[in-house]
This record gives sequence, structure tokens and C-alpha cells, in this order.
Amino acid sequence: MARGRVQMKRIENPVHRQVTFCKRRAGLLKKAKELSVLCDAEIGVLIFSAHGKLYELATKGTVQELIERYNKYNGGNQPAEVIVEPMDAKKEIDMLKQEIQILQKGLRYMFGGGSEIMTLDELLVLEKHLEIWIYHIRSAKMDIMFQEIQMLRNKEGILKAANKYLQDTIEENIGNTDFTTITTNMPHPLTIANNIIF
Amino acid sequence: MARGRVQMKRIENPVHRQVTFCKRRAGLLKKAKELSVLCDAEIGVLIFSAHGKLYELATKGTVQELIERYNKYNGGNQPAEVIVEPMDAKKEIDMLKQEIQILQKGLRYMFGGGSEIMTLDELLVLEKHLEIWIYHIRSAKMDIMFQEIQMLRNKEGILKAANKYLQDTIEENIGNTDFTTITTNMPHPLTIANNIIF
DNA sequence: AACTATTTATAAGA
DNA sequence: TTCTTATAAATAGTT
Repeated sequence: MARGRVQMKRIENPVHRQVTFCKRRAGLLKKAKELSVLCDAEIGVLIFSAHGKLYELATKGTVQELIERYNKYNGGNQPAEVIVEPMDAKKEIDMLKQEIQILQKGLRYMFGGGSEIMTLDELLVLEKHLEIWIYHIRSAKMDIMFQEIQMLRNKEGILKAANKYLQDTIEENIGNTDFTTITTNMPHPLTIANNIIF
Repeated sequence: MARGRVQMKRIENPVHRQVTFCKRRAGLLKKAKELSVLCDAEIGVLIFSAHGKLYELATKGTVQELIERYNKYNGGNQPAEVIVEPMDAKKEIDMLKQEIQILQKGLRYMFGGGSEIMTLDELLVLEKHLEIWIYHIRSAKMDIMFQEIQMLRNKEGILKAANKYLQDTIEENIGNTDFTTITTNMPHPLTIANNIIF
């Protein structure tokens, strides 16, 4: 766009990637809002960042409502349990298996036919494979952990909301019953901050 | 945008509106694709025109899959997918890791006890590689993530306990006040299981 | 659909 | 992050 064309591929520099994500995300949501207003359309946008954080927009009701409209539009042909995550995981695992096969091949080659001396080039190939393999292990592990963190954060939010709801319910009814000591006994579980950001 | 600014309100002229809808819709979808590619994000866009026609985009799987991910994100009420799958994936990955360790052992044996072909330099390269790998496995990032997960789990426990306490408090006092509808309205936030163990 | 004059978006740098 | 600015892209009005 500006100061140099942009290659249409994943930005490798994580800082650049993050900055661009911020800017373009804002731009995309703005464009969506504009289109909605100018042309009287109902638009929804869902963005999952690489780390699983969700950004959403719905120009008329809620995203949920839009999803319902979408499902209605598609004559209720919802694939009951289309499993997404497992596919990703499977893909990852298949890739790992492939890597192992390559490594095994390399080992067999070296042990078996290895009357030949391993050249530096061959060694470098093996190294390369190891690197790729480590990369995949790491990324798969990281993905799982990120998912776990995201899920726990969501759960935390839900529990907090439920907690607040219950406490409000009690407070609204103090007039009827004496909850003073009970509420005072609460060990302040609602004040914990969540500060770590990846 | 061009040849005159645009008022941010519904375009009254139906022809203009239709043309703009076409152009901007294409632009929006393009932007969404770009953002997805550049920043490795999963993006979905749903556009209902004023006359109810649907235009959609999903940058990874299908829109349906994206919607399921969205629903998963908002509630985690589907333990089958969120919780069980990562377990399986992790198990698989651990097994693959073990296999890889065996392969590494083989490599070490070959290089160390085997012929004298390996030069010291080559050995150092391999060592270096293993060091890097170990470093990554034990990296600070992982530690931080584990800490984060632990902290979130603790928080979850505290919140659940507080939640239960509050609900018990309410239930104990049903005789005094009618909380029936209130407790019934609770969207079951207390039934979420936490099964993932690293 | 194509064509441009302009407006917008944004990459890079601070 | 946020601001600035040079430049690439998008697009409003026109053909």
C-alpha cells in the first residue's frame, strides 16, 4: 500500500505482522461498517488472530443473530458435527509422521548402505530435516497451549459473569434477609487481574 | 474516495447503491483475504445485501467451521471438541516426540560410537543442534505459558468455589424469597469440565 | 465494464 | 502504541 508494495504472503517478522494485523483489522472493520451503511447491507466479520483471539463485528444485531440468519439461509444443511480442530491437529500429526519417515530413511541410508562416507551435504540435509521437525513439534505444542489458554480465559470470563450475577441477586435481596456476614465472608475472588499477554 | 467525498449514509439512488455495493463488496472481501494471508488469521465475512442475497467468505475452512469455532470460543459448552481433541493430539505428539528421541539416539550412536568418519567440527554442529532444540523445549516462553495456564486454572477454581458458595447461599434462602426463576435462568456456567493436563 | 481523478488506506519510520 | 508521511490501493463519477 504505501512505501513499497506488499508481498501477498505471511509477514515473517512478528513485530511487523502484529502491527499490520492491528492496522488492517481496523481498516477491514471500518470498510465493513461503511459498506453496511452505504448500501444497507447486514454484515458480519469474524477474525481469529493467529493466537486464537477473536475480533468480531455485526452491523445490525449480534453475531449470533447473523449466524442464525446464515443458517436459515442455507436451508438448515448444517453438518451436525463438522470437526475443525481435529483436522488441524491431524494435519500437524501427519506432517510430523512424514518428518519421522524422512529421518528414518536417512538413518537407514546411513547405517545400511553406509559403506559410503556421509558427505557434508548429506549431513546438512539431515540437519535441515531435524530443524523442520523441531519446528513442527514446537508449533503444534504451542498451538495446543494457546488454545488451552484461550479456553481458560473464556471460562474465567463466564465464571466471573455468573459470579457477578449471583452476587447482584443476593444484594438486591438484602432487604429480605440478612446476608451481611455472608457477603462479607467472600474472599474477594473477583478482584484478580489478568495481565499476561502474549 | 474518488472524485468527491462520500457521505456516510445510505446511498439513496438505487443504481448508485447497487454499483457501490458491488465494488465495495469486492474490496472488502479482498481486504479480508489479504489480512488473513499477511497475518495468518482466520477470517469469515458474511454479507447480506439489502434484498437478502448472501455473499460469504471464509479464509480457512468453511463458514460453518468458522461459526463452530466462534461458538466454541463463546462458552466452551462443547467439551467434546474443545477438550477431548487436544488430548488426543497431545498424546499423538508425545508419541512422535518419543520416536524422535529414539531417532536421535540412533544418530548419536552412529556419530559417536560409529566409524571415525565424523570430524570434530561435524560433531560440534550436531551438538549445537541438540542444544538449540533443548533450549527451545525449555524456553522461557513455555515457562511463561505454563505459568499462565496454572494461574488461569487457579482463578477458575476460585471463581467456581465462589460461585458455588453464592448459589448455595441463594438456595438455602429459597424459603424466604422466591429465587426459583433466577436460579433457573443461570446458563449453566458451573458445569464446564477442565480435563487438559500437560 | 473501463477509465481516471481523488480519496483512503497503510508501510515504514520515528 | 500512536503519529507522520510517502506511496500504493480503492473507488466515485464518468464514458
